[in-house]
Amino acid sequence: MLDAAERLFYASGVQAVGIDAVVAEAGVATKTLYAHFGSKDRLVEAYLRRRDQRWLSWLTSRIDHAEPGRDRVLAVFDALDEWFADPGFSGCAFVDVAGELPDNAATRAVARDHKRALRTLLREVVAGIGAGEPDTLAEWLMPLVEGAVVTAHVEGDLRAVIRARSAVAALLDRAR
Amino acid sequence: MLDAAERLFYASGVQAVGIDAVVAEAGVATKTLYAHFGSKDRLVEAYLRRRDQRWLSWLTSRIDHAEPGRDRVLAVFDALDEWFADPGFSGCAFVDVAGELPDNAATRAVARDHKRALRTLLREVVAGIGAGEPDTLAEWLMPLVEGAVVTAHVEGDLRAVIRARSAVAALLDRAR
DNA sequence: GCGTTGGGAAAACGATCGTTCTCTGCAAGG
DNA sequence: CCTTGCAGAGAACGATCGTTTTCCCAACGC
Repeated sequence: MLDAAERLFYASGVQAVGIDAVVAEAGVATKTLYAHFGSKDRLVEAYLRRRDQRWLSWLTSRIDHAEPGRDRVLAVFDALDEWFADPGFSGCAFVDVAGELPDNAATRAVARDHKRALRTLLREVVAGIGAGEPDTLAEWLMPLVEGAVVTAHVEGDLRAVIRARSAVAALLDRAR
Repeated sequence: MLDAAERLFYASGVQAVGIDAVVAEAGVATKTLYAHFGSKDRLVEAYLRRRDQRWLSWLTSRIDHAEPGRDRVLAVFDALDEWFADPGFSGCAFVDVAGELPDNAATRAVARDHKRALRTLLREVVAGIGAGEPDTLAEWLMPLVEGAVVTAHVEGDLRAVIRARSAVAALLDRAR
């Protein structure tokens, strides 16, 4: 059910997808879905929480496969590059729901937690290269990552990540 | 009518706001709204087009009030800082609708045009300071601007813009 | 073997949505 | 003064939504 919800919600937006569509995609009965999640809001929340975990662990594994040092920072953008090339790419799911449901406290909280976790991850990556002030570099990295995602999504510009990557390289050179 | 539509759509999302709410907020009759715009989709499009113009001219005026040179680049982030402090701030309207209506070609086109216009504006600003390669600097600036907006919106972190600004200053120093 | 449970298919419900229609009043032009 | 037309208020309509309910069948414990 969460697989079906993620496919549909991420591709078309939460409000544009009805419960019936999720039920049909998952191949379960409406009653079963409500027995497990209680309401659409909580299904959305569960979808976001699982995506939070999956996306961050995916990014972490990409970083870990890179050589230690500054390559690990650049690996973040190589991972984004792969992500953008996916035909199913539709921006950051958490930014999407934050824009779609500005008044939903639960989903906004999940989005906020996700971004904080990403920030923490970036801080750890930067701390591992021993260049400049890790906190400062991480704070520079964060908007570059977010900006690359937004630009790739809204403009459909797949090369946005390359430019953000070059900015990071420039900042790393300066901090060395 | 466009004022009412902008207030409601931007604050609560396009899909969460019904036509009735727009009509009530604008103080006009349903018939009048449909006589002018034909459908909700076209009202949304008109709202976005007007916001595109207004937002860009607002940013332009903020830039023009700064001293020529690198202050004009940093003025972009000072303007963002003011924007984020507005209690009605709810992220970039175009990013919001791109996430909310991924399948709506018309609104996606308006969002794409808006981002291209912003990119062009940033290129002009950077070209005016005569440091480094203007195109490269502008391409670095774009994700930093987008990222600051997204971070301020999703995390509610109003200091995000300060950090993005410091990254820009670092990049400007390097390009000097 | 029989009763209980749980899930599938689908109808039903009330609410809300986008859109259209009806009725009314009013203001301008001949 | 009378007519024409536009705009307001709100009912009405068909569609869709989230949610609940009904009915049926298969699998399990006693």
